[in-house]
Amino acid sequence: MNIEEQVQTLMQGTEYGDPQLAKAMETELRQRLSEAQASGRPLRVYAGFDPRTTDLHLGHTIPMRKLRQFQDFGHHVVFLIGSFTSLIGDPSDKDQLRPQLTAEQVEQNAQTYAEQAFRVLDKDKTEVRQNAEWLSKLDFADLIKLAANFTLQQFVTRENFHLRWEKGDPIYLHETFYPIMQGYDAYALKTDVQVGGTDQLFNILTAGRKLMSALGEKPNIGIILGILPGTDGEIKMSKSLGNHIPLNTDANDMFGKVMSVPDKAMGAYMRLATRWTASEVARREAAVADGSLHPRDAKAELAAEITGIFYGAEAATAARQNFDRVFQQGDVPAEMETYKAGKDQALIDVLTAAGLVKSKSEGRRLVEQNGVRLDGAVLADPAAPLPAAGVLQVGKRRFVRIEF
RNA sequence: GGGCAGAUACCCAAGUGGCCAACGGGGUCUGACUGUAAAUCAGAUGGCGUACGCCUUCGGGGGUUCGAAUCCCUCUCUGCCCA
Repeated sequence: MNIEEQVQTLMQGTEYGDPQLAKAMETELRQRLSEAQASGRPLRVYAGFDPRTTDLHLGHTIPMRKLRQFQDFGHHVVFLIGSFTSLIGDPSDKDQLRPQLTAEQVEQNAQTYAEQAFRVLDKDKTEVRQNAEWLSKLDFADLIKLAANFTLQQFVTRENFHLRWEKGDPIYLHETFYPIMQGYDAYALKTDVQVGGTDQLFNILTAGRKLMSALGEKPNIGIILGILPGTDGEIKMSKSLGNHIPLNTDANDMFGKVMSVPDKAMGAYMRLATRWTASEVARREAAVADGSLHPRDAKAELAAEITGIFYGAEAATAARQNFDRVFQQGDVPAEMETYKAGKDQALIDVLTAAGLVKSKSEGRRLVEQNGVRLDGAVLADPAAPLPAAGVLQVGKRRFVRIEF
């Protein structure tokens, strides 16, 4: 792929909050790509990951997706695990008691994290490193020297801190070390490009570049990615907000969850979470805009693409067929669990025992809301036993085949 | 070290002795409708019981009271101001 197309695709989904900065990064990237090509070397690209969570969702994979694009263009990717950070512990989420992890726990989390990451990244082409390797060797004097490159004002005016300052939320002193550590990572790895989310803008562009030049390296280019909205289409995807699409689910669920994303967020999903190049995304958006592609079909393609990344093309196709069958035609899924019910087991007990509802209260609620059906017929009495064997459906998407 | 303010359910955020399982918004769920688990509209959203109801919850612990998320003591954590 020629350099211009690479640039367009690699810059896809980026968000700098400032057109000049975006332009500057794009120009630098173009230059660096040309230089690299001329000298016959790949770019060194890295992104740092914090292995405190092991239950990843789609939002976590956005930087990985970008790294993968670099890999596909033949560049060298470093998957950096923030082991040092995890060992230190970060109390900035004060509600969560977040104990410092032991080296073993970090190791184990890193393992789980990487496993999930390699569903996006090309494992054979990925160099995995941990920043404890160099950060643990720095002493206090080193830190002071590094810190001397920054002023307090730079930190306080940073939006992220500024907002918290205004709100009266705590800003811990050691939080100011994170940008320094991250900048040092970039220096230690001698990278050409660093990938991260908008929350990393300061760390990457201010801290990283500054430290690199201060230490005599060429500053790296920052690829700052936009935020992937959650299934509500508005707010950043996050597990604690409940609007996330988990990775460890199944193909049908992932497909459906992508389908539940509002139309207006499709652009962000296409740009951030798919393998599509800039021109492929543009083609789809144009087709939806001029009416030649139905938004529902565009979204189904999107859902199939994303599901395909994690579960393979075959499973994605099956998930799409299942979706059409269940939601478009109102049919039941081709496959489902079976539950053996007792002859006079009350409906409410079947629901809980078969795992269709979390509690009896929830089950009653759903019955009241006409959300429980047996072979399409609404069941109204939670205390009554099931009249017959058949497919028990709760809401739109929970099914169990009932046998006696 | 001193003074003041604050800690509420998945998230944000009201409530300042009984009408509080706790307003509102977000998220999530259900129904109607549909182009899909889009959009829109309506409802639900701690647990147990068919139900009158009962139990657990408002940072932790202790107390006052017939009765507390609300008052008192104490502990932990946070912000602001002073030193």
